[in-house]
Amino acid sequence: MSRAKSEVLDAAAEVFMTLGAEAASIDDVARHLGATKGRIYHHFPSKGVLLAEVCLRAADFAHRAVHPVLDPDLPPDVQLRQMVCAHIPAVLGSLPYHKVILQSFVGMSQKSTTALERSLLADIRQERKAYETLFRDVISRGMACGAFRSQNISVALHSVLLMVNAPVFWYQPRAEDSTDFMTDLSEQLADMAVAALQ
Amino acid sequence: MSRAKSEVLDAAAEVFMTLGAEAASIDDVARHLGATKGRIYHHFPSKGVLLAEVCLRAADFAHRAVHPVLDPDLPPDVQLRQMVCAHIPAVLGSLPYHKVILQSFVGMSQKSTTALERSLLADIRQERKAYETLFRDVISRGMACGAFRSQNISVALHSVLLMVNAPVFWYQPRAEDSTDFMTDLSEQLADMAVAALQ
DNA sequence: TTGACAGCATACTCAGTAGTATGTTTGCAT
DNA sequence: ATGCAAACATACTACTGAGTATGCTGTCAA
Repeated sequence: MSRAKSEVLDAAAEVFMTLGAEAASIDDVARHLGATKGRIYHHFPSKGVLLAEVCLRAADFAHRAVHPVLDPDLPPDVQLRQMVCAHIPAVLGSLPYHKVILQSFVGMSQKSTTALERSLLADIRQERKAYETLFRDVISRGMACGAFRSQNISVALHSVLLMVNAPVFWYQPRAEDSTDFMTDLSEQLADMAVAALQ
Repeated sequence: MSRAKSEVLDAAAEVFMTLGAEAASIDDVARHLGATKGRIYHHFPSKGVLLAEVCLRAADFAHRAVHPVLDPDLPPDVQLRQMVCAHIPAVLGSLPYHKVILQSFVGMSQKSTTALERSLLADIRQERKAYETLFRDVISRGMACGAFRSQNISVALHSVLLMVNAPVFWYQPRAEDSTDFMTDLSEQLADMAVAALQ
């Protein structure tokens, strides 16, 4: 992807985050770029596609961060801890994107008319489902071997996933605390996630 | 509150839930009522006030449900379990309202111009903070007496609160399962919440 | 040098939307 | 019966915002 297009995506993520994806206008995004609509519509055919590509990139960020730590030979509780500790910094490092994709979970507009938008939304759902499956598998393994107590796995999965995404709701990036605070936070959330399942 | 006004609020909650609060228009709400804008603007001075009153009612629903089970003499883990088991059915019983208030957490438009809207938003923040304090206190008590392990209380609070609100994201009301499923779900989430803190 | 295309900016169109102004009906007290 | 609000419906206005059509400018290959 070209540098210019990536800048537009970054700006869109920030503006969509602060104003809300629906409330924010293309002109708002352009203003935040110091540009005009022309630049945005040169790279993206519609607002829906722009929004979808922001969400797709958010899902991609998380997936790319967690994938390297996957190891089927690890005990489930250790594996889950690793996944959470990889997830948190990735999410907090690209916070605007994840705040936007969170909005799309709550308020499903679904007014996507064009075929391209529908295709992108399908991609997002697939990415999201694949990411969920990563966690579902490790929880399932943990229940099978007795490391986690057995309970409704869908409920457990969604609860844990939302818990480790909770910082998206309240975290505001400060200047200094970046790495220190993030490692502490990651470990605390990993502790809670594992404890919730045991 | 009059019956007619309450009906408008219900319709607004449902439409705002499905279409998103910003994307949905007053005409959409009116159409869902089988009425016209006149009815809505007779009871509410603006869309912002309508949205704010939906959110306020959502906060009120949860608060009214949990308040009766509060008992400072109960052990913290038991108390928390009771609160969660009161919270879940209340939320799932008025799901549209809570889906709307969830949207306002993620996408803070904050374009409220009128004084009335600002006042209502302040009320919502206050209600929300009071509700959080209910949980913060019991977690704090649990940490003090050793029932819960000591950790960053703000992180723990937000994590637990979001976990018990997770069903708002994924729950779709079926016909039959109402009571049975809800009690099972409540107990599972209560288990996870308590376990996450121990 | 020139054309040709990427990468924008400018200046529109037009559908939809919040809000208003003004009827119209219905219940109800006197 | 009648005045009179409450509780709407109807018919507007003014404006925003997505999308488009077109113009402008640098770059780069031939």
